[in-house]
Amino acid sequence: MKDAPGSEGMEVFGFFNEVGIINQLSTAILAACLPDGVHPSHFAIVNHLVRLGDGKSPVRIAAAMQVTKNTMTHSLKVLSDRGFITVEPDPEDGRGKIVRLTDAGRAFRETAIRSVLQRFGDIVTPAHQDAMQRVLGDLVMIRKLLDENR
Amino acid sequence: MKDAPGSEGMEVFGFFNEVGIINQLSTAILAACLPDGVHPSHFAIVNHLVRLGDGKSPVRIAAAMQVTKNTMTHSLKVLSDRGFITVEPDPEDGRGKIVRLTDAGRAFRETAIRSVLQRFGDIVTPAHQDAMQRVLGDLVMIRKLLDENR
DNA sequence: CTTTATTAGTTCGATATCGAACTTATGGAG
DNA sequence: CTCCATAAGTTCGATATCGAACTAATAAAG
Repeated sequence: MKDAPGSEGMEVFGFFNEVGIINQLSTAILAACLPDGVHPSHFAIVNHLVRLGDGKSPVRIAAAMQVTKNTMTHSLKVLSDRGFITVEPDPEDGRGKIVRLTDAGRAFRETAIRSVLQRFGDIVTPAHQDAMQRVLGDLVMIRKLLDENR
Repeated sequence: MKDAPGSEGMEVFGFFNEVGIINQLSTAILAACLPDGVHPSHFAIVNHLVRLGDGKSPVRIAAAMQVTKNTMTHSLKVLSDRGFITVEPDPEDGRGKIVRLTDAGRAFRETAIRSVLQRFGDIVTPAHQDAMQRVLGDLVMIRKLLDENR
């Protein structure tokens, strides 16, 4: 093949390449299931707050989402304008703010998830679902490795 | 758990979530291995041209990279300014252009790959490499599914 | 206490990406 | 040949994201 210098470790590239394509395509599906003007990253924030609890500061959410503080400032403004969250000053720390979900925010997530699951239900066969379950453990292992070395 | 409405098919979410995180972290590693001002998407274009051959039109490259034509126009300008590619009019079609790699472009790819492999070599254990090889087949199956239904 | 260092959040300028509209060129219908 | 539909690239305006510099508030050192 002579695809690259040395050619040792090139399988690693193949793995990350497939991961990249799958991520791109699945994100596109999610985006198509969201209201106009709502980005997948915005959904991810709401989803995070529902799953792991709200009442966090923007910095903590930014760390969890792995984006910078200024990106989070912007995203929270979008969600706040939509009425999906509230952002209020932290009474315990004059610098900080506290982000809380609204009922509209929770409803938005439920609707989006329903829509995505329906979309996936149309195309994902049991064989594919088995494959996802089969690889999940290994993916978690690899994710942890990268997470520890970042 | 009661994580979502219905809770059927939620494993699917877990799979795509892990894929998303792995993609984010691995892309960050790649970005750190590239010269300043060169984005991972730029590397992907050069890599594609080396692996599958150059002499293609911008539209075909855009389709392969799954980005829009205008994004490709912009990316090709960056690569052209760097001297990694040439973009010339297509003599057979007055509308089209033809993109070709330069020696500098090929050298850029080689250097970047060497750098990334070294970085990965420092953190990826044989066990993780085995895991990547183990899941690759299933990932390809899932990628194809999404590709066919886009 | 006062000074200094750190932290939370914002602002500014830049790049990557997108959708829509536009320009030019090709190609088919009559 | 002329007219209209399609295709390739570009341009324009918008959003998401980043890094760096800034402001305000807390915390730590003395």
